[in-house]
Amino acid sequence: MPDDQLSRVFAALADPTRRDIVGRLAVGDATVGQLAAPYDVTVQAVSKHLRVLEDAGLVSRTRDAQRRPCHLEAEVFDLMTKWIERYQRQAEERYQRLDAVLARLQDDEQQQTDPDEGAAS
Amino acid sequence: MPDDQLSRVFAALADPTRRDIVGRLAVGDATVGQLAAPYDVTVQAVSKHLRVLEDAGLVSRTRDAQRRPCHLEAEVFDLMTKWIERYQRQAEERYQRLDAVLARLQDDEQQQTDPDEGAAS
DNA sequence: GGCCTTCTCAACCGAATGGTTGACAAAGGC
DNA sequence: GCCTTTGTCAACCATTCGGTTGAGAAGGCC
Repeated sequence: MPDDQLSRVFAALADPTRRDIVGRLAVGDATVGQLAAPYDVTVQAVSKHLRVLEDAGLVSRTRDAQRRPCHLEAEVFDLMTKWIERYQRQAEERYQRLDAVLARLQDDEQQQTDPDEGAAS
Repeated sequence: MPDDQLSRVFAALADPTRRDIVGRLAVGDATVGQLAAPYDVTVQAVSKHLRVLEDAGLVSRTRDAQRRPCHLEAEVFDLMTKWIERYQRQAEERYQRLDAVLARLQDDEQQQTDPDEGAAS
């Protein structure tokens, strides 16, 4: 629903049928009819799915007489992978920082408790 | 809407607010109130967003008195990247095959047209 | 025990989604 | 010039989604 491309790409791929279509288009271009054949839905429904994929920039449709061959535009994937990688990396770094902090806390604890414990008991 | 995890993850990230929340959680854990503060929506709305992220496996919520700290589960990203990479790779390979076919066609054409063209004109 | 904070649950609302059917445009095949 | 194929457009329908308000559970604080 939101109109930025990243949202549209994610939303487009949130549907199993559309992901399947993308999978088949990765193998090779295909017409709407060819793409619709395997599914138990009308051609119109598939046409709608293709429109969603097109709006997301994942698919382009050319023209061949009555037919409309669909082509996968794989570059848009980069948009997603970049977004994902950013937070994957951040989360990883954060994990390492956390480990470092925990390690330091443990050191401090030892410095504090070791003498105290020995003196108190 | 579909109940497989991949769909849920993609759908969860199709919303800018939720992507933003993920971005903030990558920096560090946060409570619902803290996460809600920057947005012009009610805490309930953010709570709903967090539920969506949780159902997708992207976020886990623990308990600290009344507060419910949220934690980013970065591993789920792998699910997406794996799916994406698969078709990125396939599309690339297909491109290379296409190039090869085109190159071969050009060779065949030359073998056919070169002698004919010389004889016809 | 009362109060305040934090958060979730439930009901509701308007808009978008995924599907259908029906009509029709566009382009070959006969 | 018709008829069939291929696909889109338009209207409709049920469901989901992102948001709201209102109520209430859970757990400190005084």
